[in-house]
Amino acid sequence: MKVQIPRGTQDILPSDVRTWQWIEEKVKEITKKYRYEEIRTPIFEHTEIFTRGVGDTTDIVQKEMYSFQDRGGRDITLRPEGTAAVVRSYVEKKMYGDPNQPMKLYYLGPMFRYERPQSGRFRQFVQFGVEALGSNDPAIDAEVIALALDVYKSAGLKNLKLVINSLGDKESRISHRQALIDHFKPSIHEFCSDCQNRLEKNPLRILDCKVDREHPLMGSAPSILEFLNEESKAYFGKVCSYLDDLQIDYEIDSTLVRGLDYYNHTTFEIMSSASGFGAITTLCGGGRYNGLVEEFGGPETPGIGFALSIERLIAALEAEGIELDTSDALDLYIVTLGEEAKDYSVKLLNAVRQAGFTADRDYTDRKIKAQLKSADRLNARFVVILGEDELNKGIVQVKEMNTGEQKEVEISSFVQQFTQLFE
RNA sequence: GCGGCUAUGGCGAAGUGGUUAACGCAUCGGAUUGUGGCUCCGACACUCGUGGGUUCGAUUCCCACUAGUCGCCCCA
Repeated sequence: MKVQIPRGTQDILPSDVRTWQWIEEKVKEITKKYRYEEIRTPIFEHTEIFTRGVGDTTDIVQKEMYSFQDRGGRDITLRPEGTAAVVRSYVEKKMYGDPNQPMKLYYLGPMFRYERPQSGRFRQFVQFGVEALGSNDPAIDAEVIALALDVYKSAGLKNLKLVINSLGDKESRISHRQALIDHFKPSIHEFCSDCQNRLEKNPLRILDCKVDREHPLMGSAPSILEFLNEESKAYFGKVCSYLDDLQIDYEIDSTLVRGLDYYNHTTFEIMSSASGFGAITTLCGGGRYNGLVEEFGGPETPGIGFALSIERLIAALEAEGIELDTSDALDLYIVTLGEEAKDYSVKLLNAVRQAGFTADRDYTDRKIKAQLKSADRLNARFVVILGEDELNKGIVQVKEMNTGEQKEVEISSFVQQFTQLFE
């Protein structure tokens, strides 16, 4: 038997789980303020949801999906992202009929992509994402972006960069794409092999190429922003001015494309600019996907959302040297000497816990000295010492760890007196 | 999917083709018969990711595999 975790996955042990829980709590708080409600969809979907939703020319669909046939011969895929499933649910459960529009939803859960792992990239990773369906108001674009930034700011991150772009509507996007192909095609043999592949697949990516950065055609390439029609341009302008109103700094990058086919109009990424953060600097990505609901057979419904990875958020915290306050207080540690005291401690421990305190004791037969050491290590605020002498006298020694002060307390009224120590 | 680097106790980390694999932290025990944080002493790897090869002999050299990591691709 191979006792080894599958490639690209990780165990999150208790000491790390505290950080995760802290972030999960924050996410709940923030979504509550912005009035986004949680939706939980399955971990797997019919494969078609992703091939149709994400787009069957994307890398995610072409080479990164965990797909299999179930025993009934159905084609199933472990979800590689969250938006397609949320939209599927929106259509299937006819949420467009709900009077509360836009439907503001969030999710938090594992996603799966078969990729070669490296730092910040896993085969199973957790995404927090938000989707607002049913509004074409540029203010909701700004709201979604502000919400994402709030998550990072609440954790104390400083070195953030927001990059936005507009892909315009479908027509703008297609004509821009053609213009890029026309621009590069005559000289494409002068470009690297990656770019040659990109030409037909995703010509916008060529602009991002690190190898051919200096090629003269780069600077003169048509920008998507020149292809936006008046309406798209006005929409994007409005999004930007709302961001200005919110005093959110951003950078417009007309080469920002996202790897999922469903995007149009606003797209954005939040990146970490912390030094020491690796090659993968994208913390969060999102954008507008008007048309996706229709793709799934629903009524014409605009949508916008983002997804961010908790793993990368934590990596960014580490890069900035930020420690979250995840201290887990221990109110009382009971030190026992002798069998009788040990037996009695079971009741005492229970009474203290029932009164609402966190309390623990030793279960490995350690000596008093070692028990005190444990209490110290566990950061116990108080220690109760209970031995034969105390039992005979009907008392208990209560020691406050950071002062070292110790006093006797009647065992019969212990919980009551202990409670007073916290007032 | 492609290329580079790495893999030694719970953690960090030295080291060597040959009968004892440094050290630090942590842990446990003792100095201190029932009192933590400091100090001192002691204990703690039949074994150096897995499998194979070279060799009289491999943790050390070679190959494969597995995993991690960095870069590319792509993305969260």
